[in-house]
Amino acid sequence: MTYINFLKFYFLATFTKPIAKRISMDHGRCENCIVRKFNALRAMSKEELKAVSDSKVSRNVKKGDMIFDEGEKLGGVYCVRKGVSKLSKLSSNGKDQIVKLASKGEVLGQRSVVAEESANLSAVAVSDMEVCFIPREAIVKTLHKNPDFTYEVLRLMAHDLREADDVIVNMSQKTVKQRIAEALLYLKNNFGLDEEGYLALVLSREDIANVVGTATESCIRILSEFRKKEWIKTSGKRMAILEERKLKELVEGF
Amino acid sequence: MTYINFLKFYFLATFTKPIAKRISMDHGRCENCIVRKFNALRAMSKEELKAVSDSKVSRNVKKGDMIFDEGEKLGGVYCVRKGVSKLSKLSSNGKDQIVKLASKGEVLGQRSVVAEESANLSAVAVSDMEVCFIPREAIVKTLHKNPDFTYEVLRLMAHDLREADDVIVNMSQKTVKQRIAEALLYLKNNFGLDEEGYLALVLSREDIANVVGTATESCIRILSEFRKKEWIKTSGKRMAILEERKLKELVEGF
DNA sequence: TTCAAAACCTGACCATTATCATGAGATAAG
DNA sequence: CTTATCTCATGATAATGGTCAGGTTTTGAA
Repeated sequence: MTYINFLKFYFLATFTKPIAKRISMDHGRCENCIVRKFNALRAMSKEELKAVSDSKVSRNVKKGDMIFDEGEKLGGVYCVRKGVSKLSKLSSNGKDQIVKLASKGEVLGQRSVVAEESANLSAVAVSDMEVCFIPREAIVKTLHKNPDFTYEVLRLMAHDLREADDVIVNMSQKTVKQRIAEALLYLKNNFGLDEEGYLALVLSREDIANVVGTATESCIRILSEFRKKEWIKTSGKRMAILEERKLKELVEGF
Repeated sequence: MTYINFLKFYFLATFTKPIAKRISMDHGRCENCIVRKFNALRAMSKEELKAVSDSKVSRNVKKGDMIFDEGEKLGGVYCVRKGVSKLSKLSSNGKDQIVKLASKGEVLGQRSVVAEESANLSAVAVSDMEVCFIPREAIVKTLHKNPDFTYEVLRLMAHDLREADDVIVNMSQKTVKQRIAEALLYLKNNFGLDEEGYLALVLSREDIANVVGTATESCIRILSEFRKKEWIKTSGKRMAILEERKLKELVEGF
């Protein structure tokens, strides 16, 4: 109980906005949380889950707010219940490279807690979010006691590593145009479409540029080109894919 | 014993060169192997290690030989005892991207075995190697029974993931010149120098180009430039760093 | 509602890098 | 020892993409 009070204090001291909006002690239990099915928490025992549930703190994060920063020592992990976060790293040239977009079910800060290192990436909400903060102790304890859980975390990290390898190859071998086309397809496949057929996840041009690792102007230029060719259409920031086949062909290299 | 015989047969059938050179049933025991100290095997119990030792097969790999190929289903992992391997992935444009260089103590194929997927990278020796093949059963069994081992594998994979994130940022935000300078420093720091002060790991210009993700010609041109500036010197394929400071400044962006 | 700031867009220009072509050394096989 | 095959090297050229400099539109806060 004192630990929870510490956390309350921590958040209160750290964030300036009214607490009511920042913290809502969640009376929902992890045991019943659907999101858990998508991550390693599904391998926890009833008792372990109970402990996690008792020590967790739910938090609402507004679009644009930072969840944690590069270099920060994380006191725990953040389980994403709603919304999407960008995980990015500042390069020495001053530009931000987005390494991953994390949504429902994913656990942020996992790598850092496991490796007992400070965060190598910063996490910022790209849409309004709802996350559960789980103190590291609950995680580390389970890692040492429950091999199923550890194995599950391991499998998910192996998956992340494969994806990272793929990103490396794309970054170094594909043109900016190909990478932007790929990013659009990725956004469709991973975050889906809204009722009108537009990409459900709306990113600024700058964010898209940071995903593919290019200048914002280049990104805008290429999206304009796609629009002129009628491969996509736009409505404000929203974008819809019209010619998925053409984009796929471009990615594969004609 | 039958399993070992199967493996002998497997290697015999797969590789054309004389068996004597290919397989040498290793009477050295994993328990006494120094290399183990550098990887997750250090967390295995005596009994587990004994089982691994009984089922492992030692193999010599000549420079240029492939250990496994992208897409292959791996029957186990390869523990590197001597030499260096490049882990690379073929891009759709036909170029090979080297994602990682693995040397003594590192375990190849770990990710694939853990995730129960086929290999996402191919492994080719860049120097003469000595590796121990450990059948997946021995690994998977231990993963399910020994949380310390699983945790250790997890920590190492978390480390790999961090490195992969860094590579993504470098690839997308640094110029080819900066990446080549960085590669030279990396080769020095990770593989050291020979008696004459040259980089101990000798890579072809093409391999270096594939590490930094550029065309071989561009790589050669930039190395020539470094040579003209007397930041490095060359002797055949061998290279030595003369002005480490200059290279570091270049990487950081002056 | 208004106004400033942010995001979006386009053009012009220049630096970087890929590609193609060619040749010289080195290396390995016969 | 000779010849074929790599690897290294360099030049010319073209494509790609970054930067700077100006616009317009959108957004959000007062």
